[in-house]
Amino acid sequence: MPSPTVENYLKALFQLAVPERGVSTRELAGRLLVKDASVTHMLKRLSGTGMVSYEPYRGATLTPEGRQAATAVLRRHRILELFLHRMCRLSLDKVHAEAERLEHAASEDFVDALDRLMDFPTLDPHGDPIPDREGRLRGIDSRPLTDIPPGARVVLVRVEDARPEALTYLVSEGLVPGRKVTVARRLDFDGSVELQLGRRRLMLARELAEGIHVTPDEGSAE
Amino acid sequence: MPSPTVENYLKALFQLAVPERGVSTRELAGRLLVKDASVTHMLKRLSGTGMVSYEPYRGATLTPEGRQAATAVLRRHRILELFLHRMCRLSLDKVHAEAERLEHAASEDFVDALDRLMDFPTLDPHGDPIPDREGRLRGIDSRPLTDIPPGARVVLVRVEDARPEALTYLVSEGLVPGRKVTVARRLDFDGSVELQLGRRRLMLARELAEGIHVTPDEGSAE
DNA sequence: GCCGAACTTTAGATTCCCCTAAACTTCCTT
DNA sequence: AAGGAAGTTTAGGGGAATCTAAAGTTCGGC
Repeated sequence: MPSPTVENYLKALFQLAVPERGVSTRELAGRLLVKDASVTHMLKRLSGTGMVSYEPYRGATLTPEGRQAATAVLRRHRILELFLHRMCRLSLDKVHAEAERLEHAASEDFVDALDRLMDFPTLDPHGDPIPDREGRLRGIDSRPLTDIPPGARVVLVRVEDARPEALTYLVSEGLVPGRKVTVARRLDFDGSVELQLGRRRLMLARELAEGIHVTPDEGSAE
Repeated sequence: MPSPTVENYLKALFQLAVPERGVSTRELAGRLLVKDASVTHMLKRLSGTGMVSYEPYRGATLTPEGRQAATAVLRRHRILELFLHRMCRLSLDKVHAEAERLEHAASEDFVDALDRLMDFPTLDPHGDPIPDREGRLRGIDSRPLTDIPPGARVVLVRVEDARPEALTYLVSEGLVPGRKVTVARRLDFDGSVELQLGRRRLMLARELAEGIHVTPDEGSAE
């Protein structure tokens, strides 16, 4: 059984992966808030266990086994988040940290039981897809708010769980998955986005807008 | 936040405690499956943090803070066990190990939410009382099966979760909290006990019988 | 009161895992 | 091809938790 730290490396590797390119040491170090050297060291270790294929100076990629392990962690994380939010009524800004700890202790059996208890959900409370037992992710066709042209009416699909305070703010403004909004303006010079929320307007800094993924609104009324 | 190991020491200290007497190094070592010297070392550490009062060669006792921390772990453990059994439908012989891992990652908030979800239960699935938030335990007046005179009709109150295989066996025989049985015989030379189960008789070795706590049956029919 | 058995502590190592700082190498851009 | 940025290695540290071996303490029985 991999240690929590190893699981976190695998998860980060999975989430930072882009097709055709290894994940760089620096990128990983940034995500995991550790120094580059620690990452190098760990990548060697992971490479030794066959979870990661690692070419010095070329970055690292998950092997099939590594990918499987990573999606298993992700699955545990997201099912736990949903359970904590939907059934335990913990607030959105708290579930991430709690799930982050529990995901390393929860067995597959337990998580499968939660999955059943919630009738096999497909999205976590942030709108992120929950991998199935085989590690398959149902992709959702969404784009970050910063990519949307002004005037478009969209539905929030995914709100990243970056910093708890940011989440708290977004929730307080009603910006949660499912919410429909219209993009009023986009300020190209700094990437911020202004939204029309009912009769109110709200300005979002680029940093926030980038973490909000939307899809065109095809529904009827608000 | 105490490490899992520290929490396990505190829990063991609490469970082995007898009024007026410190818990001995050996006893702890036996329970935690480590060497005596390791226990001494840890006891000193815990003594330094004010959780344990420790006098060399005299054993150790929990301080009020230590006791509070220990019952908090116990509360998390038992609520988790009940949740895993009652709501997740994990079998009795699996819940202990799972709870043992989760108890060190679960926050009070989460456990309180489970508590609410199950409508504030007072007993875990083994029949052990669940401490309240202040660490109070509602005692239950029960005696081990080995203390019961032949002929007595009793209700199982608590079935200790010692070894999973033992539990599996007891469950398969229907010996779970709430079950009513009659003590048929007691073999004083080895401490084993024979039970009358409906029309069947079942012999239990002392080791097993000691872990089964019962109270006189005051109910009506079977 | 002494002695030995049972128990406990001390001392010193080890393992695991993770970390940082700083020196060093490679790569890429100019 | 030089120089700086990016990446890697070396060297070293630390804490947590464990172990073995040996020395010390307690205590009951003779």
